[in-house]
This record gives sequence, C-alpha cells and structure tokens, in this order.
Amino acid sequence: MSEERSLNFIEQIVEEDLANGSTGGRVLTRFPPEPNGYLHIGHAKSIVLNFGLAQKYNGATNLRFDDTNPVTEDTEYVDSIREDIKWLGFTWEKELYASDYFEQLYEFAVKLIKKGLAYVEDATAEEIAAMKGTPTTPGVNSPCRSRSVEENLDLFERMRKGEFKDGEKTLRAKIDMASPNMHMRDPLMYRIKHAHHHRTGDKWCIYPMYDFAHGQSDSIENITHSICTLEFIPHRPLYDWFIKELDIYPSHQYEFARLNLNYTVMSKRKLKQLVEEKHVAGWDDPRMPTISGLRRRGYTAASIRNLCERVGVQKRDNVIEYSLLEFCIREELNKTANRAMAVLDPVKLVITNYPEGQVEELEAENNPEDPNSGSRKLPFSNTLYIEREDFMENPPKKYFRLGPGMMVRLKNAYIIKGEGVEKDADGNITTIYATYLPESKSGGDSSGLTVKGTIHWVSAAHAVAAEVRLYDRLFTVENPGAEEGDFKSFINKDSLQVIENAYVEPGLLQAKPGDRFQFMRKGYFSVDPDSTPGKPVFNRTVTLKDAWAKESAKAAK
RNA sequence: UGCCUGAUAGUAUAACGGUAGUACGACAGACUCUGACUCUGUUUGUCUUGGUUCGAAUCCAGGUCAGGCAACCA
Repeated sequence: MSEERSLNFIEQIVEEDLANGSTGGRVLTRFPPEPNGYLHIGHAKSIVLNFGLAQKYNGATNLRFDDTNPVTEDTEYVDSIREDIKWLGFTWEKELYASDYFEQLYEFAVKLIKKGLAYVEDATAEEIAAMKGTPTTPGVNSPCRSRSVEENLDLFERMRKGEFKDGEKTLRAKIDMASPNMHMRDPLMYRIKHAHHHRTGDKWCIYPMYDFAHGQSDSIENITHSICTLEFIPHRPLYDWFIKELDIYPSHQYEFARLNLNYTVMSKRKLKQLVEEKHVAGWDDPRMPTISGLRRRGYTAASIRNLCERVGVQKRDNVIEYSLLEFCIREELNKTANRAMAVLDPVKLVITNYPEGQVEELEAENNPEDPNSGSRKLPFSNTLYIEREDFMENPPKKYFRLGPGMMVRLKNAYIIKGEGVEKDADGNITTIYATYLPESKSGGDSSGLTVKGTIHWVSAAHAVAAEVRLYDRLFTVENPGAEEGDFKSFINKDSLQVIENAYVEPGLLQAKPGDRFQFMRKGYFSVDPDSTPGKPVFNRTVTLKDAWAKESAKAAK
C-alpha cells in the first residue's frame, strides 16, 4: 500500500523550506507551554505536531517553558508538563526556560532604546488603554514617546534596580499608534512586578511581556518553525518587527487551529475553576480533558496521538466529536486488552441441578483478537452472580437473554435455562433459579443446541469485590463555553457513578494500577491508583458499542 | 463599521485547473460462545453571485456568514 497521506499545510511549508534551503536544511521546533496549569488534549495536538514534524524531517524539538509571568506560574506545573510529554512518547532536545534569557532580553531592550525604538512610559494601565484608541479609531502618541535615549536608558536601568513600584513604569516599543493592527500600537515590552519567580527568585522585578520574549527566545534557539495557534496571527507582524530591528536569527511563526472537543471545556482558566471549586477531584480527574485525566481514565498515549493525527492540521475552527476519541481507544484496546468477567449490578443465580460444593476450572480465552494472549482458568460453581439486566420476567421481543423458560449460554461455561425467581417483600428479585445442560460445556458442546444470547458471570464464592467508577461526559451540552451564562451550570451531575460492590473474576485481584481490561459486554476499564491490595478500583474508560441499548431505547418510544 | 483568518456530508479531513474521495457518526443487513469485533450496503456535501477557462471546490471580483484583534495574560 503506497497510499501516502497528503501533507498538511505546515508540512508543505517545511518541505518547501527544506527544498530551497531557507532554513539551512534544518527543522527545529519548540513546544512552549506556560507553566500555569496542566496540559490538556489541545496541547497534545500541538505536541504531536511539533515533535512529529521534527521526527519526520530529522529535526529536533525543544521544550521551552514560557515563564515570563511569575505570579501565575509554579514548579508543580513544570513537573506535570514534563511528565505528560514523556508519557505521550516524546523526547525533547533541550529543556529551556524563557527566564534563562532574561539577561539577554534586557540587553535586547537596551539595544532598541538606543536605536530610538523603545521608550519608558509613565502612564497607568488605564491611561495607556485610553491612548491606544480602538480598532476603528487610531490611538494617540504618549507624551513619553519623545523622551531622549539617555533618559530612557537611565529610567529603564532604574526600573530594573527596583526604584519603582509595580505599574509605575513600563517599557514600550515605538512603532505606530495609528496602525490598524492594535498589537503594533506601541506594545508593552516590560512591566514591573515585584514578585517571586519560581526559577529566578527575586533577581528580577521587571519581566518581559509575551511579545518581547517569545519570538526572541525562538530566535536565540534558532527555531526554524515556530508553530502556534490562530489567535497569535495578529502578533506575527510584531514578532517579525522585533526580529528585524534586533537583527537576530529570523525564526518564523506559523499558525494552526487549536483542537476543540465537544462536551468539554478546554480553556486553562475554566479547567482551573473546575479543580479549584471542586467540581472534579483534581487536574487528573478521569473526566477532565487533561492529559493526566485521560491517562487516569485509561486512555493510552497511542490513542491520543492517533486522534491528533486523524484530526489533521489546518486553519479553520473545528470541534472534534468525542466519539472519534472513543473510537481511537476502542480500536486499540480491542486488540490489546485482555478480556475479563465483571458483574457490575449483581443478582444471585443458583443452578439447581449442579452439584452443590462442586467447583470446576473452566478455560477462558484472554483475547480472541490476539492469538498470543493465551488463556486462563475460571472457577465455576452452582451459585453465580450475573448482571441484573440480563434477566427479565416478562422480556420483550428480541431479548436474547435469560427469562423464565429461556435459554442462554454462560460465557465459557454451560447453557442454562431460567426456571424461577425468589423476591423480597418489595418485589425485587433476590435469586434466580436455573438448570444447566451438562453436555453443553464450552469447548465440548454435544447438546446440539444453539442459543442466541451469551452472558457473563462470576462464581459467587470465588468472586472478588471491587469498586467500579463509571464516567460519563462532564457537560450536558456540546459547547459549554459558548452557552449563555455560567458554563458550570451545564455540568453533568451524573458524570460519575460509583459502584461500591461489583464482583470481578478472581484473577483481577492481582491487577496493578494502569492495567487495562475489557469487561466483557460492559466496556474497557483500567485500574485506578486508588486500588488497595484487597479491593481493586476500576475506571471505565469507555463503554462498548451497545446495539441492544439502541434497540430497547427505540422500543421504549 | 477598521484590520486579520477562515468557509467541502452531522463531525473532521482530502482533492493544489481535469471522475468530489476517506474516516468517525447515523441507518440497514450478514456473522458472532461479547447485542463487542469483523464484513456488506445506504444516506447526506463544495456559503453565495458574477467572471476567467474547453473545463472551477480549486484562479479573479463582489457579497454573506463565522472566528480573532483594543490584558502591565500567554
């Protein structure tokens, strides 16, 4: 199959650059997170793009923390970001920090002052905003704009020395207050913040703005392709202006559309709110679209990378359907996850003609999709647990499960026939009675019978009690961020259902956090770190597709 | 009423002047010791109006719609 995937527009640019030698035959990208939150699946797209591009074209990718705002940043975030990138399967060339360049950035600023292209501003934030004009009306020049180079140099040095309070002075680029691009109206380069920085400590009290740090950092590192999201398009002329006036390595910026997923929010601000206001258990809550949340939910790195590759890279806004992510993980886990029997909503089933006290070891395939997965033994006895929904006293048409007089196969075991039930005072079924066909044993069935349904089970005396956490989408609407009012009012109150006492097959007692299984007919589950030696905890990653659920929902209408 | 992006099935993406294709979803069926998987089939699309051309999703012009831009955030 020589079917080649067509190149995305950034790959096309890279190939052109490589062909015409404009980057010296090099590809050096960077992934530049601000360490003020955890990475989410939107970042994964950027990571896959940046690292993937470098891999494809024999280049490299730097990890650079954009840590120019000390009040929002923290080393906790630095650590989690590192871990998540590694987990996704990528290795960076150099680990760098914008704060590594503070001294050099300061010199750059001095250079621009000397060229008469930067000046110290006295105005307050409000005054600066007022002088800036609006998108449809030009701004006006600040009185400070005409300060002499000498005075600017002196004032800027005194800013650095800490002679001024926060907000008292700023350094601005002298460009064009009438520019149709608001970002070119004498943008701020430096502001005063007497704040402790997570890496530079109290060494600095002036910090460069994004626009005077990002492009310069790219240039210092000789980044060839600086890839960012669409909202930075209007910054590009400024990015280029600084590089030109500073006469430094010409990195170039390219923009792509960020990834959006429906039924969730992606902005760091909103995710942070969910965590801080305890709507979720933490940044790694399995309902979160964070890398750590998806990991805990049971998503694999490969499935996330796969999603990022499937959605492509382009410049139009998009919202990816959650079902595509689910497809990616099901596709992988179907091939790799061992099957197991787990009864989530147990009801007791007694086989009246099976000898009491007898225990058989039955053979069970670990994964029919993987011939090398081997098999395991399952204990079988006269008292089992089956799923409550697998028995109905008055079943509708096309119900291929157990009912009075109905036959069904117990997976890997025998065909049984429903005989009767026992109920409590409220009419709830407490025990189902059935008979089995000894000659119908799996692997050696001589009964000549075929039944339409097969159900899962566990032996009551051998089953292990487990906690199972069932997750659903975090929000009830497709785009909670775009709805009127507070996005948190659209939180799905049933997004987490905890089953304290499910029963799983005995072998699962040995499962370790991170292990993944397909609970037959129920979905894919992974072992949560909250598990204890005696009681495993399983997170449902995703359900299996369920044709019967659709069928019965249709019938209910 | 300025500047900048963008617009192809429900969603996402391809076609780079020459048959509008792929994936996910949905629907129908086959198979099944998982109502899973797999397989088969069906459905739905080039924002609009002109122009250039033998030929336009693609090039040009106008319009419409959507998103972004006026933080001492990134």
